[in-house]
Amino acid sequence: MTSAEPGVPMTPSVGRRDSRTPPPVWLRAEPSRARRKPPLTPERIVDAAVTLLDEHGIEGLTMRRLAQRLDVTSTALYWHVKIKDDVLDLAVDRIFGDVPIPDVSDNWLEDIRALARAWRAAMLRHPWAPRLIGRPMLGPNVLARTEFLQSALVRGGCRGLQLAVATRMLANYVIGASLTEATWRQTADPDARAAARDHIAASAHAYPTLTASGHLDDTRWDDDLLFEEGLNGILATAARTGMPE
Amino acid sequence: MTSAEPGVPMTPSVGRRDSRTPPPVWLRAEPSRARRKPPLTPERIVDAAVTLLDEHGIEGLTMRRLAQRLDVTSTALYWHVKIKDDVLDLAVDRIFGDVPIPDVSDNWLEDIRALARAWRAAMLRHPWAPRLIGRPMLGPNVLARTEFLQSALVRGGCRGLQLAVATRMLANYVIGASLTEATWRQTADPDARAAARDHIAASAHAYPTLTASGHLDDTRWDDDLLFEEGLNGILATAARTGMPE
DNA sequence: CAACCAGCTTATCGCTGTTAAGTTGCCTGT
DNA sequence: ACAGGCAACTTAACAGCGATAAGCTGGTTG
Repeated sequence: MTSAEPGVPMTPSVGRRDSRTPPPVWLRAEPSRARRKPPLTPERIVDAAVTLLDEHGIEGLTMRRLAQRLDVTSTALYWHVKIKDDVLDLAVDRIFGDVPIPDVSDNWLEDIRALARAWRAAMLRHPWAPRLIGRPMLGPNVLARTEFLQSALVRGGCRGLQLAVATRMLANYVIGASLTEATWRQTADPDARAAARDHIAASAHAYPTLTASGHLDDTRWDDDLLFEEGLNGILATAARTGMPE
Repeated sequence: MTSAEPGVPMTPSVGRRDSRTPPPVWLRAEPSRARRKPPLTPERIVDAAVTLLDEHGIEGLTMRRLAQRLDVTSTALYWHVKIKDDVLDLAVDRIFGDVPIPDVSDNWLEDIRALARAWRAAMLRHPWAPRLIGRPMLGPNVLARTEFLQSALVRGGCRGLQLAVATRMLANYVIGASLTEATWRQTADPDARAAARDHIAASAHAYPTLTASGHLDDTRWDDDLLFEEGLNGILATAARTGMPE
């Protein structure tokens, strides 16, 4: 291992450094082998994309900025990715990878609840994600979560039509809730929120019920509580149609 | 009416047409008053935007194309609209204007069902719409529908927390369902659908339940049926928490 | 030592949203 | 009847976008 191998010249041009000889390693601009910048991979691209999305939102992600952050020209990205949408699709699936798949317990209802909670939490941690759902979601992480969800329903006794209904109901509810909440949160500016409330209050005669119920008043009910209650309702339905024998 | 009015010069430069006099009306390129192109209004802009969105999808809508269709330069639009997002917001609210508000019957459950159906139908008629919901929806049409929805729930006996929960549950379900279905429909290419199914079938070992239930098999269950059943489930919850007592 | 080619860069394209400044023609005050 | 003003447009221009084509480069292989 340590001794000289054939083909590897132990050549001593010792002391002799003419113009043809490269400068000593230490002075070389790019060390020939060590300390080179890490190679570009789809994984690294998606990582950078996610942080960029977190920082600057959906329209803050451009191929050029993404490349800059990876210390590369934008066109280099196109070697690893076909079009920009690929990056977005991968980013969404990456987010779903953060949704932990709960351990299978003997309480299928609780399993589903845990998944739904984690699902929503992941979306709200990355508020740009719900808006990107309007694209085919066939990534491995997404599918794995759906698989768990449906298998839990099967454990609960759901079959055939009822299984399909319950699956969609749950997915649609979680997606809808995340989308609505993320939207509302991204209207971060309190002034804008106040303006929205005033907008309704001003037309109170047109929206009497909304006004009375404080529909846009975020101090009134906790989002987490509302989500949890709604989830309970949906699961109750699933349990009613699934369990009874 | 027919006789000369003050201020309207009956001026006879009869026969005398020098270079200062404009050519006869009939020959004038743009008839001075009649048959002028209709003035640009936000309404006309939104109309054109919606048809453009219907025809070419969300990224088919550009300010230039929109302007071209209205026989105007793109910059003219900016007189009536601040930024492009305004057009999108208005377009979404316009769609909601197509959702008929049902007559108030003595059956609040049926009222809600009717609204939810029409709501989903409108979204699916304009498959780009669900994707744009990730923006504050405060348009008059949107609010009017929400008002009707909530008032129906109040008629059904929902109050306080349960009212808030039921409102969100319904809205989230409809939004989620429309989004999912529109997404799947926009993957119009049957080859792409087949590819998606094969993609799952290929990893059948990883997704046993999904494979068995035919989760992506659109021929298995009717979308309308699934929506209706899910809606029933949610309404059952609302009725259970609202009515009793 | 030559050939190869994965992985990058340089150059460039057509298109985008948006701003600023110039033009037109109707409406109004006098 | 005329001046002025201002609403509603056009022309010109900009920076930035996604994407393609072609050129370079250095490690690997025959």
